[in-house]
Amino acid sequence: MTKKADSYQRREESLSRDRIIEASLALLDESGESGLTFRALSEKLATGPGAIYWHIESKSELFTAAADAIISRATAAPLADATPEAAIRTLALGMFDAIDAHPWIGSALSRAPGRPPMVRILERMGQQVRALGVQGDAQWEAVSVLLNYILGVAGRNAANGQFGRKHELDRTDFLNTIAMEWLQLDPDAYPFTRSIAHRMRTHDDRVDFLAGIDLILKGISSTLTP
Amino acid sequence: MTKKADSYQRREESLSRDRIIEASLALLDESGESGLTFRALSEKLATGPGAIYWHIESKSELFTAAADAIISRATAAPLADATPEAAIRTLALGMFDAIDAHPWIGSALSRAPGRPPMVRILERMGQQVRALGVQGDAQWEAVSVLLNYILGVAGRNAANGQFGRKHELDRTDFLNTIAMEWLQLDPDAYPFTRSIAHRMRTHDDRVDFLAGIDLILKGISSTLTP
DNA sequence: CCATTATTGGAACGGCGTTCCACACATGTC
DNA sequence: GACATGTGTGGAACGCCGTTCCAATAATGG
Repeated sequence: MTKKADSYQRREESLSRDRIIEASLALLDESGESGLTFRALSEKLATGPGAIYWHIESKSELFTAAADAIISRATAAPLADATPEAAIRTLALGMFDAIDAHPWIGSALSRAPGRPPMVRILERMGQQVRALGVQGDAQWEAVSVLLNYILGVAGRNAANGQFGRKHELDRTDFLNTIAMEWLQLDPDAYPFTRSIAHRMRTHDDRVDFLAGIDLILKGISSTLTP
Repeated sequence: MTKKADSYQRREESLSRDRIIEASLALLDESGESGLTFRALSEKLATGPGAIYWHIESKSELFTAAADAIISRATAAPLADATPEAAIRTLALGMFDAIDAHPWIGSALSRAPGRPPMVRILERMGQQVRALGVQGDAQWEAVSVLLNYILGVAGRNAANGQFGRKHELDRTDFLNTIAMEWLQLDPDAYPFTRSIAHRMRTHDDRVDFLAGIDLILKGISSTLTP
């Protein structure tokens, strides 16, 4: 990687880490996780793979950096909500919307544990959990649950996005297909799954996500000794 | 795919879907997710890729089937626990242990939403949530939170496993590295992250996982109107 | 102006999932 | 027994991929 001199440009529109990340974001949003390849990137940037490797260590570093660019924007606004609970909900919803708009982020976050994109979320969530009055080791536990839950939703979203893209189904068709499969399961072995098949077809991801956050918040609150 | 005649064997030790899945499990456990390739599989089974494709539709189907084999074993034992809460904890711990023993399962589960391996878990979890006394739409919400949380942990485990394998770090070194990075963050911007860095180094995944399940269970219980 | 270093872009390597096809084998029919 | 039939097999080949290598070029410092 380069220790870039800070005063000059090789020429206008020269290659740079930022331009590469920007182009990667475009590719990822156009064609999903599998759309980010060094060949497509080379073409978009009108250069060769070798030039890209001068600025970027590996594909996984690039992928993580792209996710960090999105997360960093999504966590930029300060949380001025009245209560810590409200702030956590706002933060979580911000994550959900970012993940929903860029489904590939789910994979990126999962693969970069302890790295900048996840740490940004960890920090903001942790500050609010503290503000909530959670003490000591319970802080770690509360934040872990929240983050793991968000990661779970993120991963599922990423998978759904890829699956839908691959099979050229939109969300409705996708959900209908699954609900149909569920209804054909053995009634004796799968009573519960069958009973919620209709819910699967009609549910709203965002609403359910928030309901989950609230459920966890209730669990956290109930451990507080006021 | 074959509609296998049920009466004869082409010869002893002939290829079959089961033998392929068994060999895949061995590869996955030996070398992780990236260890499962059709070339390695061909070699292990002393055949060519074409023969495998006669029994298997694609790699992703094979990957899902391998995960289902594990999950199906892990969910085979009946849950005879005294209370639904205890049963949910047992079930969740069973999942954790399966995921811990086979970290690649995390990826597989994430990529197969609504498919057999996840449906098995969904069903068992749903039955216990019902037994808990949760009614109506709250059932869907409770199960969603639990599954998304489990998936989040699973995904993180899978990522940690891959990362560790790639960089040839064992768990301790891996955690130490992350804790070190966290401690070098800007104290003004990352106070919380720095404050839990030591906890990161010493935490027990299994204990924390169960603490998370309990937190969610508390949240679920608090919505029950007895 | 030259020597040196930073940067570029394209060729090439090994490996991947998948497809294709010529071939072997077990079977049903005479 | 001979033969047509359809089920399995295995290896070659295709078009991708991430990554490495390197000769050519552009900017800089002496």
